[in-house]
Amino acid sequence: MPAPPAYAVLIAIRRIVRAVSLHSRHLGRASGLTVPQLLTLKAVGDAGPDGTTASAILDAVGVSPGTLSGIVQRLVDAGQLARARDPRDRRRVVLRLSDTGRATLDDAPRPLQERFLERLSALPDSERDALLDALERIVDMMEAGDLDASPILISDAVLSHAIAAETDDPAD
Amino acid sequence: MPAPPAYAVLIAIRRIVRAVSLHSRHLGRASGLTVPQLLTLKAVGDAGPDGTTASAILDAVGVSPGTLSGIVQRLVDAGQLARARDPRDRRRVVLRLSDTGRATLDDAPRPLQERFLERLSALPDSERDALLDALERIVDMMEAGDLDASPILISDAVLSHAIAAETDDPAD
DNA sequence: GGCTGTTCGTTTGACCTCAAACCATTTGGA
DNA sequence: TCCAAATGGTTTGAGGTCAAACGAACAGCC
Repeated sequence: MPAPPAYAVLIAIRRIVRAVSLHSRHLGRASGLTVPQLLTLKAVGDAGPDGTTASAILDAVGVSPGTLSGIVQRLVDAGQLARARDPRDRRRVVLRLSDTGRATLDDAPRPLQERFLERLSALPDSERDALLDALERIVDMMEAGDLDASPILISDAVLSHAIAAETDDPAD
Repeated sequence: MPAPPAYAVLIAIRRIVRAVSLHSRHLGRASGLTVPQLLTLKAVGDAGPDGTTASAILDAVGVSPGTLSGIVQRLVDAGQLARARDPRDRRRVVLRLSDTGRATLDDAPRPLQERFLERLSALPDSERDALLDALERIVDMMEAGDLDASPILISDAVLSHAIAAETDDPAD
């Protein structure tokens, strides 16, 4: 087969997604919490000692309000989070880490993604550039307009939960 | 900022995953079935008029037996699939498309992923090569051994269901 | 003061996920 | 023959996901 078939790209993407997924699940098991719970905990932790509101971390965790509500509920039940109404605006819910929560976070599976980042960083700049370039071209092709009106289904499976990431900017 | 930060790669990957996810969900809505249901239906359809057993399509759909059981149940309830015990081996369950099921599949959102493949195919061979190359390098970095023992969590979110793909080989 | 619209979260309902427990049935010996 | 192990599916339990419906509480305007 001379020309590299286009679908090989799909397969590669699938493998990436799957690797991430498998890995995430792994993490969850290690910490005793599920990945969404861990992400939520981290998001709260990142917010500092004053806590945050639920809506403020929605974006960081990347779930819908209803979903977050359930996750937070379970974290509170597990004693990892404290939840209280904001006296200034009683619609708001202020979330804070409990001591347990901070402890969990401290020996949680590291800042996440470190290994992969290390490997990436070890590459020569030019190669890293090339990788990024390639990925961004793919993103462009995917996000380009009318894709919504047409079908891609990647990967052989439904990778459910367990794909998560750090949104914070390691560069600041 | 001079050097391309490694985490930009993570972000790009996240966007890819998300694009796929959003898109998949879109599809589901269009066909009235969920993506796992659609994949299951397709897997049964691909098996030919004699039907298949549940276990035979497990791999194609990429879910666990328990999950498939529920999905099939709903498809049967919806009249898309027929389920019957195999008289030869009464442990087995034979799945077949109903007429409705075949119809659904016929005007289902196309072979999936077409658009993206088209765009990929439109690229010059050399570029497609480069893309594939880049992706495979990433896969290697991710799948490389001890990654399991260490953490990557990609993407800002938990993309639940809705990431699926064609596993069949468009090249045969 | 009182009404309306917005915002924040929670609840509800339907699905999907997996692992583990559990039937049924078949197969392989003893 | 009869029992144990393997096989194929289903059930159960705990989570997670979303959209949509809701209830509170705030904000603005008359």
